[in-house]
Amino acid sequence: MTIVDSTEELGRRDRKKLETRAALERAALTLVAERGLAGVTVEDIAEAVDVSSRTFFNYFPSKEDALLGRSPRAEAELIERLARVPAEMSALAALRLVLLDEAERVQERREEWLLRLKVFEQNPSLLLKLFSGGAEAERRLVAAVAGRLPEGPSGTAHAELVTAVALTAFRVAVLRWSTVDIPLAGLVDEVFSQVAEGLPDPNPPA
Amino acid sequence: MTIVDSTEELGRRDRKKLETRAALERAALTLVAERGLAGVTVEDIAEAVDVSSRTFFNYFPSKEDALLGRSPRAEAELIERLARVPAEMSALAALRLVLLDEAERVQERREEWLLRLKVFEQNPSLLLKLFSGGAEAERRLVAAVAGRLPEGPSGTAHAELVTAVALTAFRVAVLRWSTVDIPLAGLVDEVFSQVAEGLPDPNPPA
DNA sequence: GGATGAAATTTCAGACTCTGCAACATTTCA
DNA sequence: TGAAATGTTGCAGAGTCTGAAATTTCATCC
Repeated sequence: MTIVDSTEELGRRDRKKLETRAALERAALTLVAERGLAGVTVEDIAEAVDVSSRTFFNYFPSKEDALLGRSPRAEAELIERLARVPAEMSALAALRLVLLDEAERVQERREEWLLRLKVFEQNPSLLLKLFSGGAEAERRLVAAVAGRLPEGPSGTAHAELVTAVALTAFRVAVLRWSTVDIPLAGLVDEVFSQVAEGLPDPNPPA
Repeated sequence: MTIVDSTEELGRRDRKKLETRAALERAALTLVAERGLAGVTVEDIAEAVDVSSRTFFNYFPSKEDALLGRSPRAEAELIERLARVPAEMSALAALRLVLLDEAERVQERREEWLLRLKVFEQNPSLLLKLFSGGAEAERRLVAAVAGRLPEGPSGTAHAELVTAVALTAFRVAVLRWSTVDIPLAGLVDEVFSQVAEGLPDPNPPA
């Protein structure tokens, strides 16, 4: 019906699963946007999709997780894309490219993401979970970045720092994007430029 | 009895409160270190301190919060210290100073923090909550940083980025510190140097 | 087409988290 | 010393999340 592109090879079974998952996410997001996090129970969400609340928990470990919009694949794809970046590039430059790419994907779902960010704004506890993407995901990304660097402890240490800073910069860009109608890619590019220059203070308009 | 220094002006009532709070934190930390987050109930923690579990919730909104080691004052102090940094310094340099200071405080409580970090390692969900310190705290810090910069949207934007990156760098340093026995201040200084230089890849040992 | 096995869903019971409220105990202070 | 504040407790109750068993749905092979 809509976007999805890799649905074709799946049987009815898996298609329904994806559909249910998506429906739960959508319901969770809209309901929470309307009534607030505390104003919506898992029961409500399940009800809206017409499944049992137990089923909800088969898809998401918690109410919050249904709101995060972190698909199981997203992370793996990020790492794949990183692997395709030429090895000559610095770690920071490589992450910049990959996250610019990511920015475009987010931009394509602008409405959905704005709704999500609005929900986050009202429930800051969620914000934390989102971008750090779970220590897990970040750790795997760090490993991938470390693979691009000379081996040894200093390489790992650098990978940890660069990755963490890059993700943070991305997060800052997304938050800014949610308040102004500028293409996300541009904002991401901008924050990365700042970081690459060592974050100097802006010059006072002379 | 122990450390605290500003306890003297308080009445018995408030002293007891602080004591209870500290005892709850201590109990939570040691119990969770022993049995894992899921293996400890609020009931257990309250029991260990000999108060009702209802009382536990009078002090902390959730089990997790008792583990974070974020005192109500810590944040305010951070901001105060920031205000005392000469205005000529760049935002990044100012944050560097303040966080170096913070590093020493953390170093003083090394044992406590190592225990805490061990708990975090085993329960990554906590990690997220900790350093970002809640969107709330970060927001206030951003405001304080913005106060150092020329007014206007670009100043705010810069403050958001610098603050987020600085906190992230600090976090990375703390995590590294938890795995090696090097003074935290040194590690913090190092990550800030990297950031100030734009995070270049380390040179391969020629 | 219908039987068979695998996987998803549901139902049910139960442990745990967290909140509001009213009674109770203690500290503070006039 | 007695009244006002403030902290603690027990209780009731809503909500989250998990495990296990029963049931339904789907893919497949004959």
